[in-house]
Amino acid sequence: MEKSKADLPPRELSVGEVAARSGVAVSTLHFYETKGLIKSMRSRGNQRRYPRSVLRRIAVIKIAQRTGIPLADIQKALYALPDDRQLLASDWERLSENWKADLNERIAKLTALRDQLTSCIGCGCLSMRDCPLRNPHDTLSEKGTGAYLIEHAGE
Amino acid sequence: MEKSKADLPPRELSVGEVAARSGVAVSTLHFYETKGLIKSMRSRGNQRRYPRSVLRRIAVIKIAQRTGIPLADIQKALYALPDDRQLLASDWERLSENWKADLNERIAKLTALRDQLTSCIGCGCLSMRDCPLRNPHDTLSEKGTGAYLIEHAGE
DNA sequence: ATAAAACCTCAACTAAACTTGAGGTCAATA
DNA sequence: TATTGACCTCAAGTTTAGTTGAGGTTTTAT
Repeated sequence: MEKSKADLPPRELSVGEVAARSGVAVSTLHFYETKGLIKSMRSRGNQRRYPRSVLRRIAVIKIAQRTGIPLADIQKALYALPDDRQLLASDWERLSENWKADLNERIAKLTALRDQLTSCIGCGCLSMRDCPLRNPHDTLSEKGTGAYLIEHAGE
Repeated sequence: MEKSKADLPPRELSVGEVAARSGVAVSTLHFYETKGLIKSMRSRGNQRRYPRSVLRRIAVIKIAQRTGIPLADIQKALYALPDDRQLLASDWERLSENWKADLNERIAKLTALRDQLTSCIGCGCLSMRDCPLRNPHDTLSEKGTGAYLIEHAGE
């Protein structure tokens, strides 16, 4: 049987190998480590050695980043997981559900903005004063929830 | 008639007034000025004086920022416009059409990501190796155009 | 006329997410 | 064995979008 092959403990990866396979720079891996996003064992000579599961972890980090989640938040989310085991499907499910909610919010916000932009063009809105989109009381804060309209700065 | 009233040249605004009306900090107005996004005249005592049209300009800047356009790009777009006149409907139309295109791209990208996230959850994707979403050849670069899928880092 | 509020400039600081470089060590190869 | 490439640490630099503060001047209100 292929027992001997199957049982070879999967070799650990050097930082360069991880960089090559994951597509992130070595310096970024160092950086992620300082931020607590990933961890490493060290070789006798103090060089970083990673279990292959780090690749999945990095993939998850990248996905989360694409959704717009800041690294600090990603770190918090990953921190809960023991770093010595693979991310399980259940972990991923939990994480991605959260991030998806975030993403949906962001999408909704941008979509609303686009629609406002569209009607604003239609109505010559920025000539202002009588723009039907007027809604000065919506805040501009990035975190605002409701639909939010172009405000006209009192002009 | 209200001639005397109507003909009063609209008073220029101080930086504090602009800040109050536009909702951006005085320091931000200074900053925008250094970046060439807005301009000011000076009073005898060297204090900034703005035409009321600056408010519209700032409104446009804020809208553009919300769409995710970096200030440098906003500057370039506004630079074409003489800063001593109001943004006309036609200016606005041109600008917002461009920005809308950008916005649509961003929305499309995020939407694709969300959908991938969804199917990824459905298929237990992050357990990887057989994920139907696999599409390693798409780059991750922010500027990528095509639909772009979760790549699996060679795991 | 005088005090307070608003304004001025310039330099330095902040935060996020990295990158670059200096000075030195480790490991794979000829 | 020796050299080269990969690695190490730590400090400093980069970009974006501002904010903060020091030290000084102008405007406004009393």
